[in-house]
Amino acid sequence: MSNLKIGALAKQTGTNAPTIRYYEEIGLLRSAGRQAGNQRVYSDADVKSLTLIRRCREFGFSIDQVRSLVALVQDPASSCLHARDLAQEHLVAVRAKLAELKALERSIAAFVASCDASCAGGPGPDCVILDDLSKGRTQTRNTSGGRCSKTNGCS
Amino acid sequence: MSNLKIGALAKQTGTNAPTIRYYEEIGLLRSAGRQAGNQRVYSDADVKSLTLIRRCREFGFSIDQVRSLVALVQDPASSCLHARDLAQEHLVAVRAKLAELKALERSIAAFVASCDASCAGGPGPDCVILDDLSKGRTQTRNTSGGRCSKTNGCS
DNA sequence: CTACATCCTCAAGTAACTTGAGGTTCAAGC
DNA sequence: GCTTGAACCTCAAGTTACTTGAGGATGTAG
Repeated sequence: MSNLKIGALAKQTGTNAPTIRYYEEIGLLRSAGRQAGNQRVYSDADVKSLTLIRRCREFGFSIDQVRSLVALVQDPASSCLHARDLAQEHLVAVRAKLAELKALERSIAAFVASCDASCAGGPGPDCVILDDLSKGRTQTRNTSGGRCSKTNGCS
Repeated sequence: MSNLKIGALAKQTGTNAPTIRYYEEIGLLRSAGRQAGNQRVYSDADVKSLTLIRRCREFGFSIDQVRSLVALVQDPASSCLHARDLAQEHLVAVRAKLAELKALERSIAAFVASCDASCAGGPGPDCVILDDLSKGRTQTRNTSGGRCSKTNGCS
């Protein structure tokens, strides 16, 4: 129980201090205990909790979604199956994001490579970037396995 | 030049109409031409442009970053090398995100699997999710400031 | 020619923070 | 013991990137 102050917690979790206070205010992070001089004190459990929160936030889960996850994790009355289902949902979303992100990575990498190969120093607006990056997107907002074919720019 | 109206463009790019108008207002998308009745008309070039914008936005590039990319692409005076460098920067950011996202995916998948295996229906707060998900983070810190809103695929 | 979806503008609202002002508290050095 | 500078506190206001809503004009199918 390493008794951290807010700055240390911030450093360990890659969050900044006002954000931690904000999370406390909106009830995402439990209210921290206080030292004599009214300064917040944190434990290892808080490090874990905040790390989870940040991880999820960085990948686009909304505060409300994270809140429900955190609640599930901490509520002794909750059923594991319920938690599993929620996690499963998140997993589907994460995988969809992964697929799109990979497509973006391939597009940008191809652009950089083609620049290296052909347009070194030349006048560039005809670079293929727009063509490369803006080819047809996988139809819907892609929660359910967007597919990649050679014709839709995914490859 | 398929002469789309805003609703069609919205559908094709997975954006919604007010957002398109907003992008026009802030100068991210060129000012659309108008029909007789003052309604906006779009071309295939706009589909491309907006698709690029959305792709990048969905993965956490800020409006300003996207703006600079779009500007580079469209400015005849820009050098290809400059564009390449910018793209390279984006590539690094995208790859960092990919790594973290994969870690998140593995964690959640492991959690779901362990639920399936062991805690079926049981009382769940001791599920390993917190332990799994909040283990030490890889030191890459959020280069591209992704945020969440309802439209950016954050479901 | 009449519904009814789609479009327009403008204003206000929202999420998730960030920044700033003005004031305490703590730890180190003299 | 005293001071000084970093880190902390609260509260209020600002920012980004949209979203939602009101109130009205336009386009199109039957």
